[in-house]
Amino acid sequence: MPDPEIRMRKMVEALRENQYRITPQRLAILKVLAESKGHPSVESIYEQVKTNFPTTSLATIYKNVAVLKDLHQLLELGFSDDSNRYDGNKPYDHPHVVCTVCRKILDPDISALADMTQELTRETGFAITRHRLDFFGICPDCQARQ
Amino acid sequence: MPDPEIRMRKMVEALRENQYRITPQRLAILKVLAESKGHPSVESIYEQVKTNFPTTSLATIYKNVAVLKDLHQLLELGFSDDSNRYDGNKPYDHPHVVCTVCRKILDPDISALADMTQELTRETGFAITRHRLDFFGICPDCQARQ
DNA sequence: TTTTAATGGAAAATGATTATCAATAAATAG
DNA sequence: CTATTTATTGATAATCATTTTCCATTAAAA
Repeated sequence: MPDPEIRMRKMVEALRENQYRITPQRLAILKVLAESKGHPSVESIYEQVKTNFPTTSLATIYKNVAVLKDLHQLLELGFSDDSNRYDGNKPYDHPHVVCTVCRKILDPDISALADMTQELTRETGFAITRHRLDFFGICPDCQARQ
Repeated sequence: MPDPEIRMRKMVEALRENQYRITPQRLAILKVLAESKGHPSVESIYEQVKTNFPTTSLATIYKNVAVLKDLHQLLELGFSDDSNRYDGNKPYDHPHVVCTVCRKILDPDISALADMTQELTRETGFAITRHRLDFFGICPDCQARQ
């Protein structure tokens, strides 16, 4: 079973467990989230869902994203100068690389992180609970285009 | 000479070099920025400057912060759910620890970072130009209060 | 069939930041 | 030291796009 399908089932399960109803629009949103690699915005989810359900409302996307976030099935990446982006595949803290040209966001495979939180706790006395690690640059595609 | 004074001179120098006028309000803002440890917001700078210059306008703080940012004398930390915070002491990318209770922001001494960008470049093919690394938790003061 | 959550469409809120402009004062040359 | 120029200040109004709210209609669940 492909990864996106596993994620969809997991999310549907979370919805059912919490007495949320399974609507076609909801499933379409889950599908987009489970299949997206670039961390879509609400607007982008909206555009994709509309290809199958042309009457879908933007408000519906917002409401469903909020539900999934509450159920911890969605990681929200807020940007002060851009709209929020969502990660439905790894709904837990992890580093991201952000292309400053095409705005796509990817998950790097990175190892050197685990120690960092420990070092910080020792260094600062903070009880670290979460992190947000963004690296900005130009992706291979956009480099090639220039 | 204490660190804050060195920073103030550096910032005044940058202003002069770029034909900006040295006003008392401007100096008061630089002083707050050079002496602050917790990465103040515009509002916080405003409150502090007003103790010496009660007629200072919030707009003046905004305008001066923008000037200093342009001159690369100030690091701006934007938050999607909170107002911007400013670092006048280390106006270049570096990790931060953010207290989720009192909202203070500190600079940890951390070593394990240098490699990360290299590993990312190799891993993703991105040409990394900058980063934003925030660790969230509860500071020692707020832990003690609970 | 009944209950009530979810949807769709539009309007409203949000609140930090930016723009405006008359009044003030820093810089500089004579 | 004085005059001139023009950047800066202060007070307020305007902006901005995203996100939230509203409510009548629709449809999922049992």
